Amino acid sequence: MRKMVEYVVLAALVHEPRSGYDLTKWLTRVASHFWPVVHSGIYPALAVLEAEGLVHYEAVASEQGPERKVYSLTVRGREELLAWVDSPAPTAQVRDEQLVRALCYGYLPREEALARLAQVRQAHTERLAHYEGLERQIVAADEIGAGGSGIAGPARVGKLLVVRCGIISEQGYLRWCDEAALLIESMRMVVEA
Amino acid sequence: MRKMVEYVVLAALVHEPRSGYDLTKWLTRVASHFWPVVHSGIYPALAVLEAEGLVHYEAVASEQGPERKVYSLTVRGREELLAWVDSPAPTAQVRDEQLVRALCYGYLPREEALARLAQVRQAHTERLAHYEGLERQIVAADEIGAGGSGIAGPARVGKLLVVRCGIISEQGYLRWCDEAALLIESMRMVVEA
DNA sequence: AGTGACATGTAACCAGTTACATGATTGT
DNA sequence: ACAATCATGTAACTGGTTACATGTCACT
Repeated sequence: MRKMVEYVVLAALVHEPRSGYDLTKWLTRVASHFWPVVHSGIYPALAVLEAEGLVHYEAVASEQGPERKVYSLTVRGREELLAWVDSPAPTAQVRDEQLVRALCYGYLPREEALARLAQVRQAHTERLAHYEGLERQIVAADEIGAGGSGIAGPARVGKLLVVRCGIISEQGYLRWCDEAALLIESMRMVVEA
Repeated sequence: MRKMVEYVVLAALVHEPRSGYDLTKWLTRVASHFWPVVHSGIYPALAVLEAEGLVHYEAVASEQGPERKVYSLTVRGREELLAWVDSPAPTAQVRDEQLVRALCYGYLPREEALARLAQVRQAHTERLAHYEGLERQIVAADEIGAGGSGIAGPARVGKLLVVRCGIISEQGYLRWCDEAALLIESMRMVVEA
């Protein structure tokens, strides 16, 4: 049974060939909101996939720093990836410490809860801006590459889908923050100092 | 450094005393969308918290099955929980295999991608219904307990906050599914059989 | 006698993270 | 000299999951 990080690597490589370093950076930028990766997980995954003939690499001299191993999918790699893509996915798993805390906001002094919420809102505003920036990049790249046809090419579809999901969920989180602030303001005080 | 599951248990117990069995069931119903738990993680957590004096239990005979250990927070447990609640939380982590797949939807035949998406949409519709059911329960409980004042008591605030977050995020996911279907329909065909 | 809900636990495993390790090149 | 970016890896850890383990009571 293949590890998820291996599929993530395959999914990144179907878009374009990349080195482990590039893969890490790209995935951190565009995929961290649905699958976090760190470089120390990427390199072993690439080694496994290479040993099994799903990817292969070309050593390319770097302008700066050590030699780069630029990986791309083999035919078998692409086949195995797409077979997996067209299979049912288990329910997404979320670990949101903030919501565990939110479960107890009723037991916190009102201003403390509101202050925490304001911080959370700020963080999500920044993340939303990040995804909106990515979206603009994708749209801009389309206008150059496809003459602004508006018709989606295979690589563009995937990138757009995940960035749109990021945007929608951040917008939702912001809506929640506003709603939560209203609810907390209406809260009976538990402790009056 | 305390494990997250321990805080989750404390957060559940601040609302009302429960046994490990009840804790597992309640957390599965109301918290699985932001922190998944299984019973085999709950019992060791309770043992640690009990050994450190943050919770204590009363053995209560069950109507059916073995004796129940009904846990509640100690004063120290409540203090430590609330101090943690009022501390900054790291960014939420999401692991959504579906979105890894979505990243490759452009490389799938159009109907396959649409069919997968329809399944995903169905699953999220069901989850939305689940949270809406929970929300109704909370509102109904309030009308009995607080005379429908609309003013939020401490226990109600937390429950409402997290259920609202679940509802908003499921609504967002549904919106994404619809948007994604439109995008895929506009997609250039990669493979024509 | 068998299934299913109630009820509590332990042990083995593993995927992903953190920390460690190395080294080139460019800019200050 | 020192910091930063580029670039690739290994080793240890660990939190959470899966599987194992046991036993009662009620219903069919």
